[in-house]
Amino acid sequence: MTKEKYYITTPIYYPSDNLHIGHTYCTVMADAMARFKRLEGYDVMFLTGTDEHGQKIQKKADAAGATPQAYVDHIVDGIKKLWETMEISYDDFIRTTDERHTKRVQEIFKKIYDNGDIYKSDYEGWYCTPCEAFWTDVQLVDGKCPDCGAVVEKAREEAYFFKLSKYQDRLLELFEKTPEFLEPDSRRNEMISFVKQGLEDLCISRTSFDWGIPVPIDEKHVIYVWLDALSNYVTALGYPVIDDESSDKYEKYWPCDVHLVGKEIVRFHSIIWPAMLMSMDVPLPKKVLGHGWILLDGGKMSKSRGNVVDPVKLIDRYGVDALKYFLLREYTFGQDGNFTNELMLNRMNFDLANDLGNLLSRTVSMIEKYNDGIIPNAKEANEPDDELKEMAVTTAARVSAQMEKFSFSMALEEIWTLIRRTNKYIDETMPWALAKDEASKPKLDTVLHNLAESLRIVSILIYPFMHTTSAKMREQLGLGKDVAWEDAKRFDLTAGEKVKKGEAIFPRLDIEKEIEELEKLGEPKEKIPEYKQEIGIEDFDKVDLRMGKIIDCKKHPKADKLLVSQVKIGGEVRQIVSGVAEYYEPADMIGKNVVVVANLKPVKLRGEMSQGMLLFADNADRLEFVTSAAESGNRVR
RNA sequence: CGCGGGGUAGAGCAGUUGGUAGCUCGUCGGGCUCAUAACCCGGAGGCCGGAGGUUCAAGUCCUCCCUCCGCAACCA
Repeated sequence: MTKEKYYITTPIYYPSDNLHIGHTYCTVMADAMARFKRLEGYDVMFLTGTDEHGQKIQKKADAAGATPQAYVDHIVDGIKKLWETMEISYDDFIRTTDERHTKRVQEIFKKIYDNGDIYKSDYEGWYCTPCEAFWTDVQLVDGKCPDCGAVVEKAREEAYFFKLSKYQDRLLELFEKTPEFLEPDSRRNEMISFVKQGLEDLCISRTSFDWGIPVPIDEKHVIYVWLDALSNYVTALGYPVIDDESSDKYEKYWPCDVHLVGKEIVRFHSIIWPAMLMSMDVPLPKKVLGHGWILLDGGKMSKSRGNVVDPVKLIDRYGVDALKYFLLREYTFGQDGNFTNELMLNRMNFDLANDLGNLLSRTVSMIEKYNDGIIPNAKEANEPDDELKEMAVTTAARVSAQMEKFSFSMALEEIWTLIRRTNKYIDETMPWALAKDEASKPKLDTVLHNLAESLRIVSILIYPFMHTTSAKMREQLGLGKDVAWEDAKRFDLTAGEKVKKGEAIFPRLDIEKEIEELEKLGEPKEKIPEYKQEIGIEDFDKVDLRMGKIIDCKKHPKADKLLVSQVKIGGEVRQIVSGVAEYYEPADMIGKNVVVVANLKPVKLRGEMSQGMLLFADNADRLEFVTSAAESGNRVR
């Protein structure tokens, strides 16, 4: 009998920075699902990896004085180490710089080209460097990149295009006929309206940088992000087949069961990716699932806000399983959720230490104390016994049902309902009272047995989420290492095992103290400054910095983040607009001495002329004046 | 009329296809002493942001409004 297969992927991460808890969140979910499916008996393929090409990487590598390859190698090592620490059970890790990937991406390009869906055009458009994207006049928002707001440059170049527009109708049909292809519903609705607005053909090659996979039919070009990155889901399986290399994996695992992705990249996975596959006449993945973000202080996590939570620190302190449990239990799939230390510590303490840890501890203690550490047989069955059994053997099915929906939180909640019920069972049966009377020994044996059984079942149920804890529990209970899901549906599998009390599996935390400690940990974060590209003195000389004095300031009439200041520089008074209205009232500005970039080309900002720029220094969540007592008009150098 | 996400007990969140409003923490009272000052029981605490509408029935569906939060418009 061949096992049913299950193929799940995470996005391939862009290694321009270290990963934060958001990436961890996604990967932990995929891992839990992969482990769950394996436990249920599926033949699982769990793929993750890194997307390593592009101009951004090239620039960063240049700035660091390294080759792009060396640069990404280093970061990828770090990512792999993180996944090792997190005990992520991926079956394959694909890098877009792997040869197995690059040569297949070229094949994919050729295939789509041969099918007539790629054409060359002399393209003139607006290019946004950070996004690596071209935009049309219509798409630009006030002359800037509609995605990131960066300044765009007019760029003209020869480029290859993918006929995305051709697939518009088929995509709509896909969303409408197989709604399960894209979930949650809110994301699908978004995509439907996006497609209905009309799809533009997609520019899929670049000539302005060369850190990428060369276009096979035209070596001047490199393939960029979409075609390159998205293809990883099939190239990792050995598709397209090249020469006599094996395509077993592809035959076996494709089509993919789930692409787990963040909501920000749902569009690429649910529109561009299927269109590419349609063009190649390859079956589509069964499902694209968009999860929400973990927010900090209600805002998006980002380096520039300095509020990135470092998963490694949390693991060092509380262990992998505690962190994984928190991530999977706290957040509802698809929805954004808040991260705070307090939320996390509460979960760890109340659910893990108090409910589960303590239950194991008291159970093992009682078996040691009342039956020489041997799990007894059940001798009878009364009402509370039956009730406990009934719940224990049926929990697995409820967990499965929740997992089908990717409701990790609810799946864990089901398990904890059993844990709480078991704690309650102890109070109902009062084994310590039974132990006082020899006559009630059969009853006591029954209770101890049932407790051990319940915990045995829990150890199986939590395995996909916390396999290390599962192993610790099983060791204390004297159970074997092998965990089988089916055994969670049966009672009375233990008798005669020797339990052995060990350390608390989750020590209780002093929450207030921990919060304090975590805050301390967060602060002295050694900032590793990422410098811009090196410049010569002649470049710096181009910047004319002067002392200025703000003699008047008012709010920008048509922009709520801007202030309009009159700045006296020597004998001249200039109007300068700055984006500091969030931090300063006009009155705070007046009278301040401040460093001015004096030779900046004047521009109009929302209708107000700005002749220069005031300098400010980031300081936590505010901005400080860059100032000096020197005379207005004096040079700053 | 920019896009998106929210408003449910003191706090943080769930609420599947409409059918008695739930969970955790906190709080108050009680129980227990096997256990990690843990565990168990009970109580108080909600006009489910507002107003209309559909319906026998609305937290849930429809319309409008208020409000909070991201992003963008606008950080030279």
